[in-house]
Amino acid sequence: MSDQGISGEAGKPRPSARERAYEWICTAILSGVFSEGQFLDEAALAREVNTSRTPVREALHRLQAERFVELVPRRGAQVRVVNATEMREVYQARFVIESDAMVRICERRLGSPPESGELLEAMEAAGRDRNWNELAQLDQAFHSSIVRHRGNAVLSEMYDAMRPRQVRLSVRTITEVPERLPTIEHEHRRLKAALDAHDGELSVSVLDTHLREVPELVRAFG
Amino acid sequence: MSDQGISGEAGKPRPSARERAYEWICTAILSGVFSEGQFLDEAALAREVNTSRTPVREALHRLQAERFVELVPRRGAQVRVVNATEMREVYQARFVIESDAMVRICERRLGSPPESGELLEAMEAAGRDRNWNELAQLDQAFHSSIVRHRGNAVLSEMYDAMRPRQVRLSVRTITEVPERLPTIEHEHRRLKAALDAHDGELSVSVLDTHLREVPELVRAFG
DNA sequence: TGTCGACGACATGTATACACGGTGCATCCA
DNA sequence: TGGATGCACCGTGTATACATGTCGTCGACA
Repeated sequence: MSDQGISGEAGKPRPSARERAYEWICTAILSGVFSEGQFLDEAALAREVNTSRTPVREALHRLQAERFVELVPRRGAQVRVVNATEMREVYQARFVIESDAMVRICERRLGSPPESGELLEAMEAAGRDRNWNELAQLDQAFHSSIVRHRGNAVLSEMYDAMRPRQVRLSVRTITEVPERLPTIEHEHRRLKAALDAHDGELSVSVLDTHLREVPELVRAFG
Repeated sequence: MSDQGISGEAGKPRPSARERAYEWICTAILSGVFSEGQFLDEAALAREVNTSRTPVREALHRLQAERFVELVPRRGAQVRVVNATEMREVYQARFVIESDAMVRICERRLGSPPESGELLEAMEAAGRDRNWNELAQLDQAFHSSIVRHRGNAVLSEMYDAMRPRQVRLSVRTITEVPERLPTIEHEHRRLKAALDAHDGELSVSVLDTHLREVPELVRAFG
């Protein structure tokens, strides 16, 4: 998840214990193994990943930075509960960053990101298979690719930092309201088309519609 | 720095070792005790803060999340070098978030943040005392208060995450070009005035001027 | 004289032991 | 019977020992 932060790519000689712990916990939270608000037991996690508490603790700190968990002093790591207010704020923040990206992309006539086409196809495939988890990840990847296409690493990083919160909600939303899927796919195609047409205003207005829906659903379902 | 992340306020029973380590390293980096690119010795830091390596390591991980340092595998924590490209990106990102905040504030006719007045006064005092470090912190606090006034915690958090990078550059800039100080103060007052006048367009245009200067200086001084 | 390779010092990554504080339950008192 | 209090268990916070990989140095060889 994210890009491990630093050390770039290069051949991965061997995943460190910390890395394994991070991946394991990350996946577990996203796939709902732990319920929201639950406290995680460091020792139990260490056994699960087959390592000691130290790497687990370090992984938990990283997960805190990415807002997966909350570290309560003397109590431990609590799976973060994302309430409706925060989700609205996340969607506002997404709109701020993503609309700016689209405007700049259109100003510079860059067109849609090169990978956007295959991402859309992959999403449609995932939708047909009703693989909601995969779908949510791809949705995030699609939007993230747009922000990255703008060419500002700082903004991209910020945008991607919201990923955990978004993916968790996306899965819930699409699971509860799968009939919205065609609409979502249509909007994605419109977004891509607007970028290819270098039409900043249009793309922002489509994005506005697109991002407005989810918070409304959140409100509807609590 | 930042807000310790989680546990909110409440009486602080005693700063943990990790917290002390974090504060110490943070201050050291901002005040230039360590040079950019330098590797930090965990054991030495532990001796300095009078604790063991474990809390120091955890502090370093947090500092990595906040982009103070870069954790190179098997090499340790390296004080991050912020290059010109990244600084330009930071200022673009600031503009994106801060201009949105100003527009929303004006739309809702909220006026300038209540604390902005005294922050400006404090900045002028710090400027008279030629206390550049303090000045840079206050400058950051002023802009941060505007973003916070918009009322979106996610955006505020993102904005504040850029703090280390900004403060380091601000100190350098104002130290090298102190004659720009009156201009900066004047622009701050204009920003506050524009917000109080609920004039979104004006505030954004002033902000644009204000944020455009620093990257130019960066380019000039390398 | 320059380059390659082995060795040693040292710093990080990991494991584990101990200290401290919190939580929950049982017990006691009103 | 309800609530306060003390104690025991348990989990995190910290310290420290050990394992492992990296860098620099020194010497041998071409």
